[in-house]
Amino acid sequence: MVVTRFAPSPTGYLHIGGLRTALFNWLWAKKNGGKFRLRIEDTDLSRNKQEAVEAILEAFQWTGLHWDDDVVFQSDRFDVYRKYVQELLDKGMAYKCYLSKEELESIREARMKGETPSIDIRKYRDFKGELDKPYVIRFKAPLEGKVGFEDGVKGKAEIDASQVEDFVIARSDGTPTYNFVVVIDDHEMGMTDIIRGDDHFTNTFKQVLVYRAFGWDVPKFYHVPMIHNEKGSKMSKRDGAVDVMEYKREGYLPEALLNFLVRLGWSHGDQEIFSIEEMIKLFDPKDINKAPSRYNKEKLDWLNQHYIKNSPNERIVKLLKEDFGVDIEGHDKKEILIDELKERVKTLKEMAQEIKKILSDPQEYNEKAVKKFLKDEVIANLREFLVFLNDKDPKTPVDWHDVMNEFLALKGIKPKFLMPPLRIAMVGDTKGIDLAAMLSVLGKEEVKKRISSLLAKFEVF
RNA sequence: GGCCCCUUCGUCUAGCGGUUAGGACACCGCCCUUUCACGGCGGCGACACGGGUUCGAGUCCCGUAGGGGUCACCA
Repeated sequence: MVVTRFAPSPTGYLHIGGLRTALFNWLWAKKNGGKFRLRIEDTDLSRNKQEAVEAILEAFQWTGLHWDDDVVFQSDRFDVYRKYVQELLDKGMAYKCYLSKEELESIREARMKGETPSIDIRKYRDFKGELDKPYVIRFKAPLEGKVGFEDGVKGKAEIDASQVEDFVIARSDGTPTYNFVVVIDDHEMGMTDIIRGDDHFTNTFKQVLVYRAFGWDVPKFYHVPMIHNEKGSKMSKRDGAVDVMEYKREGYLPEALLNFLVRLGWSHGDQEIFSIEEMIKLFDPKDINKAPSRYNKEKLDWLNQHYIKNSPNERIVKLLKEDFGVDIEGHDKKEILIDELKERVKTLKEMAQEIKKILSDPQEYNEKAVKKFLKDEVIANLREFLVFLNDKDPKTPVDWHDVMNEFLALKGIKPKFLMPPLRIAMVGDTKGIDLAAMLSVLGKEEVKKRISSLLAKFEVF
């Protein structure tokens, strides 16, 4: 059985790049009828935040990527890790290292400058005694030979084992570190396929060595290229919109985000729109690209609009109420409103704003529009239309359409001497949903009220 | 800097030795239309560069350039 996982560290919200790798893993598990598991990598006690765990789970909830079995917390498993560390120690495959923070710092600096450090990081590798100093436990990486693995995206990966340093597997406070516990857990949780970010690529060599040390089977790895920001560099908080939940707040539908993400670094011919079912059916990590891709908001917006257009009105009304505080559940013309808005809005947030604009009295009249369309004779038309309305009873957009045309024919005037001014009277501008629909939504009394308000402001006696 | 990876329109990508290099987003134009959109039609626009291999190269090989990842008692 295929078993995949997503293993975030709880240091903040769920990152959009993280969501994509989670999605890939989830899809692959679903496609193979396997399991997708969630593990919280919280071995660094000093950096964990409980809110972060909740934020991550909330994001999973929103996107509908459900995990199988219980969430595993590494902080619950320290005893297990300790046992394995001891095993390596006993076998002479790991050792206590007494190098001080300062010594380590000097090694690090030298390496970054490209120089050979004056202190050997393997200094205590063959040290037999015990020192009365704090120590970390390091893994004994081989001094010669090769380490490699078959990467499902990049192909064969192999380096000289000597390139792998004796990395720390347990801190001086006894807590185990990432490159060690990852292997323990992936093995014990039965992981078969690991799809993760490219930033883990070099870690994989270390991890392969740990698998080897315990004699365990190495799972299949797939390293997916990073998502860059619109400028082409690594995405950071500064780029904005990296928190998955931010998309909910901005009015994006989860399926739009997922569709957007699945096409970043993966494709299936020319297809752009993928339902969740199609993704599951078509996804295959062998089709993942090797090059990093860029975040592209326009495409996301387009997809979001597509999914909004194809969502049932009922769902939209519900989301508008729950997430944007716009309640039109009781409005008798809500279907017309939503149908009209669906076509011209990119996000739910935008839709909420448009609804508010239509349903409330115009705050101001657009100066340019007023100047262009509200000539004196036109204002007179509005006055007459107001009267004309008295013995009419239009309800539907078609009714309103007929009433306007009747008036136009009666007066022998062109549409532009009535329609644009009417729009201005209704919402203060000449843009917006279909006029007849707008009037229908507002209802005769409200329409008359708004015409009167406009007349009161602009009519010259 | 060491090690590793990557490189097709502005962006996401198709391509798997022989294509007028295809699609999508964005942009521009036309049509539809009382407005704005939606929709339809059309346009702009790419194989990073240099060498090979081959009858033939976006596709294979080698360099160069550019980009990225990583080098923690973070994950």
